[in-house]
Amino acid sequence: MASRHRVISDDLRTQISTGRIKAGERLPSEAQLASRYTVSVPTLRSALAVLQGEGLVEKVHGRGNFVRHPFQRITYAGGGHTPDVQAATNAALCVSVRATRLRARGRVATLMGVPAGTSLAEFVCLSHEGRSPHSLARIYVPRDLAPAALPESGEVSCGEGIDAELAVLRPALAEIREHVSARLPTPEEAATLRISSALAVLAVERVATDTTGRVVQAAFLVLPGDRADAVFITRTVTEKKEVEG
Amino acid sequence: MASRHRVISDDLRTQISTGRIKAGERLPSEAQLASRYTVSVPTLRSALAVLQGEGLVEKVHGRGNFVRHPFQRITYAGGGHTPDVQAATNAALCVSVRATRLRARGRVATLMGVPAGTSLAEFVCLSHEGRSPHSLARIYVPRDLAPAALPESGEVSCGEGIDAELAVLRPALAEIREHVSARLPTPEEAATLRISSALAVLAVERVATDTTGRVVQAAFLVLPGDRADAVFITRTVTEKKEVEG
DNA sequence: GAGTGGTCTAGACCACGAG
DNA sequence: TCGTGGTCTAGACCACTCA
Repeated sequence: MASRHRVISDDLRTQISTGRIKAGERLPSEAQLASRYTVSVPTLRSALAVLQGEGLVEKVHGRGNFVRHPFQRITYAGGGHTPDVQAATNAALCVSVRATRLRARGRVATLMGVPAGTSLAEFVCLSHEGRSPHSLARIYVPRDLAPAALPESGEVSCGEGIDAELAVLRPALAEIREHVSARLPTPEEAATLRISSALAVLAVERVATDTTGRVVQAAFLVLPGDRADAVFITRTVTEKKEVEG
Repeated sequence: MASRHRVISDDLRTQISTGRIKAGERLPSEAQLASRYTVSVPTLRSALAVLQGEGLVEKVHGRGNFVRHPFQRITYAGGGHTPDVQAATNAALCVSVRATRLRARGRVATLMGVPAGTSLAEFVCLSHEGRSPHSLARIYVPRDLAPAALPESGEVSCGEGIDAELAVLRPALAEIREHVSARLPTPEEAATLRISSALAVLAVERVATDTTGRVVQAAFLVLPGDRADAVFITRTVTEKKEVEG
């Protein structure tokens, strides 16, 4: 059995994917759409909610419902071998960074294996494609491994410069451990990323350890599920040697 | 500003987490709760929807709303080194398997790099903890790498026997490529896993290649976001040798 | 101020589950 | 049959955006 709001969302979806409604365009108001489909407004809204969850439609309070631009799909490359894959897909990416100093506590302290109160540098990164935000990252490094000239709050830079800067200072990495989970965004994350709070996000907790076993970086990434995924490539031959040898 | 349904969901959440409402218990009916909080039924339902999205409450049509049992958190170990981590956490796990033969087509054919129509074996696995489903997997292997005595549909087995059976038959793996994404479940997945369709799931596409470059397994995993996550561990030293050497 | 979505209300009718 | 949740309606009132 097909519910009425499913029928409507299916219809709108095909109209969007076939290009009858173009990207960036505003949909008719909810009241207009409701009368067009001869349903009540709440029913029409639940149809739109489906499309929001798929990332096809963006609601803007006071302005209307908009067809999202066909988002460039971002691939997060796991295991630290970021260069090729990520650079290829994220060419037109702009990253704004806010750097601050703070003291470790809670989950950050736990992940980094340092006592609460340890001095850290925090980088809050928000990557954009054009005007629309793409992904959110909070990166923590021990204070002594952060660039001496810590750029202050509000700094905006383009490109992936931060990661490169950090890489210079830190010793060779021995292990990267990435914890991946799927969940709904917090209201704050939804607002920052301008996504519906019904759109699933991929949350990655990344902990990098150097050869001495010291945690040199902890990162919390939030990637909208409609335009981001993650890839992990494992060469089993070398892995097996380690595990079995 | 706190919306009324947020206040209610917060209140119910603390009642659940502090144990004032115990696991497995049925909540009062929606009408009763609505009058208790002096809100309308739809408003109360949106409060419950929040808790469903967090996996704390399970709605059962015709019976009521139930506090979920504190789910055992499952960790999917990436990169093929399943043994230790997964075995430790999934001790009490029961897996039912349905095996069928079919011909490759669509995405499966693409991933496996075989022409449409190629003979494959499909294993549809549903793991349970007690009565509640835990994760869903569709595994495809070339027909010649599947056990000769293909257990027929409806077969139910306990433990991780299938993976072991498959491992015997196939040659050494060279590479495992895992594509991870976050999304909402399809209505079918939600029904099978008995989860709210508002609960995010972690979807893993796993492709395993042997030393000759042949794809020996493609798997589609669906893990409920409230009780499953994935871990990927990369030894950078060995990885670097491969990439840079 | 006009138009939009956000939240909420009150109640109808249907579908499912259990006794 | 009865109580439950599932879907839908029709409309009130508030908040946000933009001219």
